[in-house]
Parts: sequence; structure tokens; C-alpha cells
Amino acid sequence: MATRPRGPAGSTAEAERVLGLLTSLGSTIFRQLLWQKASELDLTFAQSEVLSYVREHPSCHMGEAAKAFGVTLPAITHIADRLEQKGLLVRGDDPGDRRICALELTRAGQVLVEELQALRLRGMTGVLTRMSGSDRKLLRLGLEALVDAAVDESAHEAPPGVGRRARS
Amino acid sequence: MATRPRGPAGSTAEAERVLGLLTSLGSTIFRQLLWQKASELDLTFAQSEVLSYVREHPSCHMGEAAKAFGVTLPAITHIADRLEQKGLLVRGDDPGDRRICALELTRAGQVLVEELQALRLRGMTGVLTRMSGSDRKLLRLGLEALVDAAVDESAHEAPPGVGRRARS
DNA sequence: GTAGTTTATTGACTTAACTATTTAGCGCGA
DNA sequence: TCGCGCTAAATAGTTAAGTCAATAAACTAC
Repeated sequence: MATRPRGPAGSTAEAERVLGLLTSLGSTIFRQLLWQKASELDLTFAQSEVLSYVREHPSCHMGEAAKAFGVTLPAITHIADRLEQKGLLVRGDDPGDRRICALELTRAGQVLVEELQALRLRGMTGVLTRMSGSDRKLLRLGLEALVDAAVDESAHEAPPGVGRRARS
Repeated sequence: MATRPRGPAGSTAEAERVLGLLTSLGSTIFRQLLWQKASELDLTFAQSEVLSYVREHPSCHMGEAAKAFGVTLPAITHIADRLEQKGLLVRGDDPGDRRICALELTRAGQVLVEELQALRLRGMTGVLTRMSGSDRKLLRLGLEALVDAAVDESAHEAPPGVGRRARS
């Protein structure tokens, strides 16, 4: 612990305010930008997340994806089933260990995930253009600090799990 | 694609960065703070959200809750069923319109939702204390601006009765 | 007072999550 | 080489949340 002398700064009121803001984000940004854009491409939110993860982590294992999203393996198995059925993803082989599925995007999967990213980016840009340049800078710096703190916190809360890497 | 002139607005790189940060938030804060804390009290995330909403909007209608969460009415009906079954919520009557359900928390529901809020607040505080006072201020100001912009944006995108349809 | 609209419920279905169990493959030590 | 334990993934079965389509009931307006 130790760290900073937060004194009156770490007031409950401030934590309440931030918590409320994050909850609002869940009802706006998350729903409109992440959930809805995915469904426009006939993907569920979970499916879109797995696709994006595989794009950023080619040849990843099922277990790695499960850990990244904080869900169990069977959950990933089922999502991979559906993505494979849609022809967006394949379970490749790992040359060194035949138990392992090396997840890869198909050509169609690559195209789709890029389209999805473009949709989300356009939505994000639409929101950001409603903010002043200085507000955007505040937001970026504040979020960076928050994500760092959150990763830090969860690393200290759950040490056995190797740590969930959500950063890219 | 879009090809925004990106004059006063931020660069695409900035939008990408913020989008990535928000996605990271989804894997950390949202999961650890909102989802997990709810399940510690034997509530699903959706149930906890509805409970919290009713606390802040006593005597609200089913349709209001549905609109707030961006889901259809039957979804809220089912969640309300389960919450009523658990004795956390009741469907009261509206004196002026007998079609309407005025949602109210029971005594047990009030106790539970306050406990939940306390859990979340403690988790939030745990994260915030890992940040400097100035970072916390940046975060708060940035989030306020973002939420404002997001609400603004969604108001302009779907002014009439929320016609979100995504065929599958 | 009948027609149309709004509010909520119901039913059937899909997806996602969980736990518990099973199968397959790796590594190791006797 | 054989078995033992461990790990990666799949399977089975359940619960919950979301969808659409259809229905019921109550308000509104003509």
C-alpha cells in the first residue's frame, strides 16, 4: 500500500462520482459502440470480442482467451464453435503440442473484424468530436491512469492467476 | 470510409487509443467491479443493474427501465420476474393508469442494493487510491465530458422511439 | 361504444455463462 | 515401457438474458 497521501482527496464522494460515471458509460458507450456495432455485423458482443482478441493474438490458445476475458474454458469453446461454423475462425494445430488449438482468423474473419473496428472507430470519433480538444486530452490521460490502476489492483487481488492481460 | 477531415477533431490515432482504453476497462473495471461484486450477492449483472435503477427511480415503469438499458420490454419482464421471486422487488400499481407497473424495492431489496453499492464503492476506492490526486481529477473531468458527449451523440442518432433493429 | 394505441406479459428460440465430467495428449519417474 | 498425474479442450446439463411474435388489458379518441 503506502503510496500517496490522499487525505481528503480519496473522498467517498469522489469514488461515488466516478463509479456513477462508469455506470453511465456502460449504458451509453458500451451499448452503443461495442454491443450494437457488433450486432450490425451479425455478431454477438462476446463473439466480436473473441474475434478481436484473435486478431491481436494470432495462434493463441483457448485458455489464453478464456483468461483474457475472465470466463471459463467451456464458454470460449462454445463461442469458437459458432465462429468456426460461420467460417470466421479456424482451430489450427500447434506443432509442438497436439492438445492445443491455435486459433486463427480466416480471410472472411479478417475482413469482418476490420469492418467492425472501422465501425467502432467511426462511432468513437463521432463522440469525441463532440468534445473539446482539452477534454479529449483529459479523458485520455485519466483513462490511462485508471486502466493502469485497475490492472495493478487486480494483479494484487488475484495473484495465482498469472494476471489477466487486457492491454494491447 | 468516412474519411473525416479531422480538422479540429482528434486524429484517428486518438480515437483508436481511447477505444482501446475503454475496451480494457471492460475487461478490468467492469468485470471486477460491476459483474463480480454482483455475483458475490447472488445477483446477475443485469439484475443488479435493474435493482440499482429502481433505487434511483422509485415507482418507475417497465418501459422506462427497458429504455434506460437499451433492451426490449420482455427482457425487463423476465428480470423483474426473478427479482420479484427473490423478494427484492414488487410490481406496484399506478393510481392513474392500471396498465402500468410501478416498480418498487422491498425492504430486503433496499438492504441488498445498499450492500452492493458499498461493495462496489470499496472496489472503486481501492482502484482510485492507486492513482494520484491529479490523475483522479483528470479522470473525473474527462469522464464527465465523455458521458455528456455520448448522451448527446445518442440523442442525435435516434431521436424517435429507439428503433434499434439488427437482423440476424 | 368501438377502433386504435400503449403497457406489459407470454411463448418459443438463440446465445452465453456456469459446474461437473470426460477425452486426449504431454511429461515424468520407477 | 508402463502407468500416474497434469493440462487443454470438449461435452453434457442447467440457468439467465436477450430476441421476435403474438396476446391481454387498459387508456384515448372519434
